Amino acid sequence: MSDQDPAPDVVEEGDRRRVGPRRSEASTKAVLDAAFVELSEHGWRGFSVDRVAKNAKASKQTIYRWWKSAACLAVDAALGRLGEFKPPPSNGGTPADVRDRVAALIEPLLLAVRTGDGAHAWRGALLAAADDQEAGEIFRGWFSESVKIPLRHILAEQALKGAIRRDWDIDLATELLFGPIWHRLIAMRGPVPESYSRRLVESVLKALAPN
Amino acid sequence: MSDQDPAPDVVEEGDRRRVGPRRSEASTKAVLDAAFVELSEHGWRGFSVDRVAKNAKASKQTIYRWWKSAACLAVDAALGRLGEFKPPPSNGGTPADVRDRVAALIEPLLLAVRTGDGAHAWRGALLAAADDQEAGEIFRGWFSESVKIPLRHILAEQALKGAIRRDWDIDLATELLFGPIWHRLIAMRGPVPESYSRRLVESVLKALAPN
DNA sequence: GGCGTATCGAAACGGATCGTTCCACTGGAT
DNA sequence: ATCCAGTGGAACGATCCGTTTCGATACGCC
Repeated sequence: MSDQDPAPDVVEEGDRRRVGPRRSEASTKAVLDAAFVELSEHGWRGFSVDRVAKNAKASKQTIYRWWKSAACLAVDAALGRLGEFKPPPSNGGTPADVRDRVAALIEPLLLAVRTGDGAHAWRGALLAAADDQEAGEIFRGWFSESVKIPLRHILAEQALKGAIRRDWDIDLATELLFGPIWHRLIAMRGPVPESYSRRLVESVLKALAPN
Repeated sequence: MSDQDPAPDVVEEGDRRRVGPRRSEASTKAVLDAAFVELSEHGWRGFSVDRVAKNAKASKQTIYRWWKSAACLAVDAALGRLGEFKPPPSNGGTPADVRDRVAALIEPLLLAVRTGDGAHAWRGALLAAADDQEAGEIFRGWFSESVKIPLRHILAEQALKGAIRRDWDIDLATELLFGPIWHRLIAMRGPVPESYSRRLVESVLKALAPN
């Protein structure tokens, strides 16, 4: 999760002479779950820390102790659930198709959005990330690590093989790949159909193809 | 702007036997301007109708009289400024290049975002449109009318000429065209460079090209 | 001109949320 | 046993919400 405290984080690396109880894992999970529900039900602007605290049977002090702002909590609540949608690791021998490898970068998000109230909650979390400086950095950190860097590797490899143009741009590539998802999810409030990722990947690879 | 009242809007079409003062144009403009500034300075979640009223020297009653919610006001404040960035109409004889015609659909928005605090205000307005049902419909109404329908005409024409694939999809096309802008503006909080629209249009047309 | 009506700015309402602070209690390490 | 960070609970003053009330003002109608 997101530990961003200066003083008490002497705990972290140093871990020196720590006394007293550790951070309660149960409470952390309860808060994240309640925040996720809160996002689903009230959106970002209606997101109430008071309600999250009440529903999680947690103290607001505890919440502000571990998350810098409501926005950081909202982003954390959404990102934390993304682990459940990770695709199974490709089984050794057969190197997957490029399309499948690129699709695997967006599939977890699409699955999360399609699951239950995922669309509402994720929309709220993205709005939080856009609205708040710190929350935005948490989101962009995740995005860079989980999407941009892997995508760069894949595309660099394809560029070497001549499958995409040599002057490809990682920023344009990520925008073409994820922008349409934001458009659907945020601007249009529309569903993300089953076959969406395939069509999207095809379009992006085509846009990046050599002349 | 957005008149959505049921009862008093007998005024609108019928215009029958209207008595009493009309809606104050000065107050309307003052509120929209104040809302734009408020969005720039406090984002969407921090958007305060109280502050807008105070800065516009208007009454909250007046604001809620003409806008259904704070979100509708926010969206209206951003959309209202878009008229200033309309491109000059193409001068008669020379039919513009396809790329130019498509670029003309996104240029007003890009200009607005690059002007002053436009990026912050527009980000806020988009968040408002995403967060609120009614505000979203206002935004999508504008988007459909000003972007989707014109784009559909252009692409249908191109499809007839064989310049783009015959099974083109207007939704995918709009997503590929505008999604990247939302990605920059909302998710990345990054700038929108000068040459952006050209690169974007090229990529989209390429993605839609026949096999 | 006078009347009726619609809009206006200003102020106040009760309720909710904010972020912070105090308190008493708990549980792990020393 | 002692220490102390973490926790839940409750309160703080401030702000914002959406609504209501009030008096003043502009406009059409007679």
